[in-house]
Amino acid sequence: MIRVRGEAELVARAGHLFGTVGSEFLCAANDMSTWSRPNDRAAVAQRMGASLAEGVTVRKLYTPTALTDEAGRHHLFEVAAVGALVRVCASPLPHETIVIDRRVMILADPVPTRDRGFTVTSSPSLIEGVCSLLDAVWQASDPLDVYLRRDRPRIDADQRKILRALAEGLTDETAARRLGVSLRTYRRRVAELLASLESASRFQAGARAGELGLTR
Amino acid sequence: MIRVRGEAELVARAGHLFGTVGSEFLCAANDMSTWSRPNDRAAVAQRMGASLAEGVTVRKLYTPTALTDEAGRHHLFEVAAVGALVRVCASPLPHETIVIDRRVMILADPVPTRDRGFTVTSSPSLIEGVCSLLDAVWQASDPLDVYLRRDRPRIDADQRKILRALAEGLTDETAARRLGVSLRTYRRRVAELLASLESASRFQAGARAGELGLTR
DNA sequence: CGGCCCGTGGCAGGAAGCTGCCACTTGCGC
DNA sequence: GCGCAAGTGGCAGCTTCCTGCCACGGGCCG
Repeated sequence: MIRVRGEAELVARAGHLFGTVGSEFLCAANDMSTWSRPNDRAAVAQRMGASLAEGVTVRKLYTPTALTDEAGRHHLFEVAAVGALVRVCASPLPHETIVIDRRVMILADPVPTRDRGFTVTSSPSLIEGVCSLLDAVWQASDPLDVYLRRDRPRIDADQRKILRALAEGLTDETAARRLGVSLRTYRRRVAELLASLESASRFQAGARAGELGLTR
Repeated sequence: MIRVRGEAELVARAGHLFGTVGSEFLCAANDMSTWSRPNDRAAVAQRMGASLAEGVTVRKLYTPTALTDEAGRHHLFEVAAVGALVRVCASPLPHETIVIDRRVMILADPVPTRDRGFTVTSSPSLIEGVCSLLDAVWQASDPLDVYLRRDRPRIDADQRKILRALAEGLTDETAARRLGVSLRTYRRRVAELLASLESASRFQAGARAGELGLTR
C-alpha cells in the first residue's frame, strides 16, 4: 500500500496499471474532475475503447454532478456509447475510487487540493471489501439511460388507461372490452406503448413503467 | 495496517478498540455470523448500550439474510430498541466492515472460514473512502422498521437473474441460452417468478418488479 | 439393491400476443 | 360531389409464450 501526491506522481507510479486491464475496470467518483485536462480524458476514452474491444467490463459510477457540465455529459455519453456501463448515484462519492481487475485499487482524496493525495493498494481483503460496497452502491443506482429517462416518455390519458389495464394483469381481450375498443386496436395501442417505452417485451415495458412510477 | 487470523486474535489485538468508542460506531455485514456465540453477542449488546448512553451514534447495516433466523431478528430488534440505527440493504455485504470514530476500520473476510481473516487499519484515506461508500449504501437502504413494513416477495439470486433477463427485453430463447438452461426450465422459472409476484401477466410482473426496485 | 423424491428437459398442443393487409368509416378541404 | 388522410376493426398467419405430460438422471433412505 503506497501513498502518492499529485496526479503526476500517480501517473508515474501507477499509470502503467491502466494499460494492463485484464477483465474489469471499475470507477466511482463525484465527477470528472480527476482527468480534468481534455486531452487526458480523450486518451482515457481511447484506451478504454481498446479495453472494451478486448472484452473488459468497464463500470463507471458517478453522481449527478458529473452531468452538470457539458464536458462531463459528453464524456459519459462517449464512454457509454463504446460499451461502458454507466450509472448515476444519488449519494456523494467524494473519494474517487478506481479498481482494476479486483487486484489493484486507487483511492483518491476528496476535491482537488493543490496536490491531491492518492492511496494505491493491492491488498485483496481491502479491495474485496471496497468492491462489495461498490457493488451495493451500484445496485442502488440508476443506469445512465434510466436516470436520464426519468419522467421522459410522454404518456397521455389514453395510454395511461392501457397502462393500467396491463398493470392489472388483464388479458388483451378483457382489456379491449373494458376500454370499448377492438382487440386489434387495443394491441395496436399496446405496441405503441411498448415503442414509447423503448421496450422489446411486455415485461420490459412493465419494468420501465414501474421504475418510472407510471403504474401508480 | 495489520492482518489477523481468527476471532480470538482479533479480540486480543483489537478488542480494546471496542471499549474506546468516542462518537460513532459503524457496522455493515450480511448477517450476525461474526459474533456467533450468544454470550459474545450479549456482551456486545451490553457494551453498545453503555456507549449509546454516552451519546455515541451506532449505525448497523445488514442484509435481509440477517433477518432470516430468529436469533438474528432478535438481536437486531434489541439493538434497535436501545437506540442503534439499523438499516437493511438489498445488496450482499460479504465483507463485514466495522468503523470506529472514523479512525479505525476492521474489514473481515467473507464467510467463516475456519480462521477468518481480518484487516485492521487506521489509514485516514482508506477509512474515509470506505465511509463515503458506506454512507452511500446507507442512504440507499431502508430503516429496519420501514423494511419490515413493506412486504415484498423474497427473490433469491437465481430469480434475480431471470428478472434481469426479462427486464432486458430478451426473448425466452436468448435468456435461456444465456442462463444455460433449457427453454422449458426457463419458462418454468418465469412462471414461478410471476407466481411469487402474484402477477397474471408478464407486464404486470414487470410493473411490480419495477415498483419494488427489483430490476436494478 | 429397489423405491422414492426432485429437478430437469423434450415434446406437443393450445393460448396469448404480434403485425401486415385490406376494407370501412369519419372528417376535412377542394 | 371527389380525393385524401387518419383512425378503426376484421382476418390471417406468424411468433412467442404457457403448461401438461412423460422420460431421464441423480441423491437419499430403508
